[in-house]
Amino acid sequence: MITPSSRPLRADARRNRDLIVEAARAAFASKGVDAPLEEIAKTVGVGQGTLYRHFPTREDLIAAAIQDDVDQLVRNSEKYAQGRDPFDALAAWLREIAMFSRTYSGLPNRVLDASAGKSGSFAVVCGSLESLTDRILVRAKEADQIRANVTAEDVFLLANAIAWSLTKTPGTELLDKHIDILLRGIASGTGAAS
Amino acid sequence: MITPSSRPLRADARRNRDLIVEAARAAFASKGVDAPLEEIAKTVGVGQGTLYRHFPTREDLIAAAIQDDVDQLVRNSEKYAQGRDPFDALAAWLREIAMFSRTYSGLPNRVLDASAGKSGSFAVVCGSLESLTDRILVRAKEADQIRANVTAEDVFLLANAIAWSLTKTPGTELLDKHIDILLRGIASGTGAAS
DNA sequence: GCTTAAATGGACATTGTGTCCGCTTGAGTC
DNA sequence: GACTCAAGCGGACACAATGTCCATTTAAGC
Repeated sequence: MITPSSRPLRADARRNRDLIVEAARAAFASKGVDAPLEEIAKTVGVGQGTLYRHFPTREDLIAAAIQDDVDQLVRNSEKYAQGRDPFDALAAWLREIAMFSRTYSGLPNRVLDASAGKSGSFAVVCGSLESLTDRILVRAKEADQIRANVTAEDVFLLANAIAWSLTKTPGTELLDKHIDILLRGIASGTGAAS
Repeated sequence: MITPSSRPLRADARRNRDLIVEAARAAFASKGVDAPLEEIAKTVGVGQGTLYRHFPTREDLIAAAIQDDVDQLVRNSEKYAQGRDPFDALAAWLREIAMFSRTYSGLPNRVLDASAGKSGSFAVVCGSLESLTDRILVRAKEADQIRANVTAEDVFLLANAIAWSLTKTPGTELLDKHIDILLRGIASGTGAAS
């Protein structure tokens, strides 16, 4: 949605759109991504029709609201995709996407849905995150630090699942612990697990 | 809810209650545990008031609907709590609760909520499952097969999280794979994971 | 200033939740 | 078998949220 394919928005429309995104981010942060859209529209002072015109589905709005966070994530991924120890890089990356997904209550659900049924602007975002995960994972696999049958889909799903189960758990202790369990689980090691 | 503390239900009430539970199980199985209650009432041919009288909250109804499954699970847990290799028993048990939680779409959510805010008939069920998990886990820990800092809460959360992320994924391949990753992750082994 | 397509906003139809209360009925009593 | 009355019933209702529709308003280009 950076450059809408057709004509540029009219000035008032542009302004309203930005206000809606800003209000949505605030609402999603405090009440989760299932916060009532009606309220967001009211906060901005526009009608529901306006909101729906700009964002036909809730996922479209979520995608717009988390844009900045995702951009930051993408930027950070660069440093994980090069230099450092590939395993450590993967560890840091998985922790980061889990932390991200846990930021907004209800977000892991959306990520899962988007990963499953690929379509819509939100699914695109998730797809790109999964691709980045693959890039980082592949390096660790090439260094024989990760078992061969582990895929990016696996680790992405699992990191997101961990984020989901800890959405309402404050602090990072449990999250770190569970990510650590995940990492041990995928690391190439001697022990067979059954 | 096996023996309601007060007076026994009147015959018609008893009948209606059973019909509601049966209809709920069917509805939950096909549409997930967030299926509209109104429809369930209609299916049975009772008013909504009747449904809400018997089951004040949705969780109460879910608890009643999955009763049989849980009983089966509890029965099975016996064989995991004795004999066999403790690690294998834990493996089988975790797989089983994950399979269970995945049975009804939306159930992992409820399990998580119940585990967090302990109260209500559904939370009791979840609490007992977590206790059983602890029993089985402890044996494996005593045999030094599981790392010391891993708790029943950890494995329960993680197994449920895995179930959640695969609710809409048919087949058992991925579930088995992810449970396997979990097991490797908690197994006492040589490698440090970061 | 005039025209017109773009944009607006809020009323509405729809779906689901949970409560309330006047009516009905099963079960114990004589 | 009729009588009583608390237990039980059901559906109307109040409320919350979603997403659509369209008569009205307004920015932008001529």
